[in-house]
Amino acid sequence: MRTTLKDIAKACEVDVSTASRALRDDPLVKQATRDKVKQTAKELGYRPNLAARSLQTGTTHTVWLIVSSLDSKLETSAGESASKQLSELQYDTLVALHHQDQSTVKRLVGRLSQGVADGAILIPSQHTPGDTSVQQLVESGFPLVLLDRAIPDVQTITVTTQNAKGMASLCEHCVNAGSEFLVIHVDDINEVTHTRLQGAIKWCKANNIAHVIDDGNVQIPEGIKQVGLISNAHFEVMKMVRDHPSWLKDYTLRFGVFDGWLGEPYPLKEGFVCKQDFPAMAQRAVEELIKLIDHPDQRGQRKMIRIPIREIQHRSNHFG
Amino acid sequence: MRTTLKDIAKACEVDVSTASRALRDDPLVKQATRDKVKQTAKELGYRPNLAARSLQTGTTHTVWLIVSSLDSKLETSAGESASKQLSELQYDTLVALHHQDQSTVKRLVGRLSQGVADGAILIPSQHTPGDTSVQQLVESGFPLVLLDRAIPDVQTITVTTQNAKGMASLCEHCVNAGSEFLVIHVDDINEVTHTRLQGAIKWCKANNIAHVIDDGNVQIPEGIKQVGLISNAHFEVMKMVRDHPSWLKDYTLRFGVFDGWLGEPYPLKEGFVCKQDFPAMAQRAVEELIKLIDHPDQRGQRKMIRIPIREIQHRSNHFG
DNA sequence: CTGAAAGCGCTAACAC
DNA sequence: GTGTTAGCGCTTTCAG
Repeated sequence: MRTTLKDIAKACEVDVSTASRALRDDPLVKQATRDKVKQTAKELGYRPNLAARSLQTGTTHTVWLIVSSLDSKLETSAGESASKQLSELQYDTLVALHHQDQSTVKRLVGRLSQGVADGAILIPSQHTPGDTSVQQLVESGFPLVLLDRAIPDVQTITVTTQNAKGMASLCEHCVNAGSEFLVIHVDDINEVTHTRLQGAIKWCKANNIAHVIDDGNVQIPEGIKQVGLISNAHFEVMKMVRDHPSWLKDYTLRFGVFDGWLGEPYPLKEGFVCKQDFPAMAQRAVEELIKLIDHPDQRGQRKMIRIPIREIQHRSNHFG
Repeated sequence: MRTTLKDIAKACEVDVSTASRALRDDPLVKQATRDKVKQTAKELGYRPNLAARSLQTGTTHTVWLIVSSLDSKLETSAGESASKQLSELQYDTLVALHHQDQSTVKRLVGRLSQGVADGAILIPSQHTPGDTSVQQLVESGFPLVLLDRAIPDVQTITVTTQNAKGMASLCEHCVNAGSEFLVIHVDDINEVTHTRLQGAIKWCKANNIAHVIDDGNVQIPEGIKQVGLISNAHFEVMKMVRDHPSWLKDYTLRFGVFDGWLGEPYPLKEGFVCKQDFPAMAQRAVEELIKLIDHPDQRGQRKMIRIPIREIQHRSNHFG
């Protein structure tokens, strides 16, 4: 058997309640008793049972971060930032994965309503949930903050990026660098990608820049020499290049993507990467979550918080 | 207040114990009662309190995966595989981060001894722990499996890769592809890197291949035209190339690295990547963990399990 | 300053 | 089939 408070109390010839107080440094307990209790606790290798404590206090000092997977930088970065920041605040941070599986989302969200955590940050599933588990959780008063995208009908705080502005910035940098024509390829699969696509289009129109939305059948006008490929991600740009091998010979190519470009710009000339400020997003999400945890009266309000882009990074070829 | 068993019992005019049985589909309870209880549980939005259950049963149906961060493929891959596999077995998987911080490792490992999980998988910190918290945990009989590297004096199962063989394979592929001379650069910082370094050296000696260990002062013999750069990772190879810019002109360069190469081989000619089988490692770790959980008598035995390399991947330049 | 006692919500003997 | 009872390990009034 693991040693319990009872064991310590017995060993010290005090009551369990005294032992309990002593271990939490209650000043009501005489210094001598406190020392003695702590001493024997150490000797017996005492570890308080968290289930029992949680049952009594109703809190866990634990926060869950629920994400779909660990392969996007947003997810891993959020995990690391939140974990670091919350540990300063004496919370344990636990990351749970739902694998884009709706029933798993439901199960994990359900756990939250079973007292496993004091609050949670959720990066919602790509596919709009058909169920209302998250909505119910929030309505029950559980402190939840959404990261990256909102969920319809869920009345809570969402922390996201200035997606439209970021995309516009990518277009602008390509044009300033010399691109005369932009090919915009953004799979419009969710709220975030939608905002980005619109951001790019609006900027082009506002600034009168020749452009085309990639529908798989792109024609680049005569006379164009420099083309910018605007997209969500590295792999989408590379797909465009593979689908149109002639572009590499015919044009000077630049890319504009979100978040990351792996390795050299090669075979493109150069490019720009819109770096979201993941740590700032996570930090803000944590701050808001803590507020919700500490102030039950502030729950139940829908709010969007847009964190500014961290930087537009220029990527050029180091080796010629 | 959240609805409890008591509320349901009252509503159904039965005892809490009956309600408890009914909800767990105990066949001893009359079908009619079972239905009624379940029905009102649903209506009242009943969610069993897991702390209370855990306090009673001593189990949590939860497994922790403790890792340093989320930026290596091993860590994220382990997280995803373990989470998927364990959810089939009705376990919740929670990932906790220790940020290479010794006190955080200690805190998290400490949590395990407080009943937060039924078992855990740990990827140990880079720096050898000066403390004995893990050792104590294992000695207390807690089911723990180590992933990637062992910890001295900890009597439990470790699942790792055939590191020596992988490194030898990289050397072999470079040589077969034409490299006449190998520069081996492996920072010898832990058990894993040590094994790899030795693996490379032994293979070169056994096969009589000219090579040098990079000590920052490498001389490549006269007459050599094709050089292989063997290292742990992409960034280390790129560092070598940056430190010796002349190599790009003087030699045909190949790389041999573990796990991943980002983007094109450029500016090198081509290279080889030793892909560890992270999913297989995680899967095996999970299997062993489940065994330990289910069979308390099998705990306390030190064992190394080496999972074969998944493949040696050839990376060549797509664009010329 | 410390002890006695109640109770958090649930499960599991043991009765009837 | 169902109720009674005890108890998991801890915190927290309330007495004294």
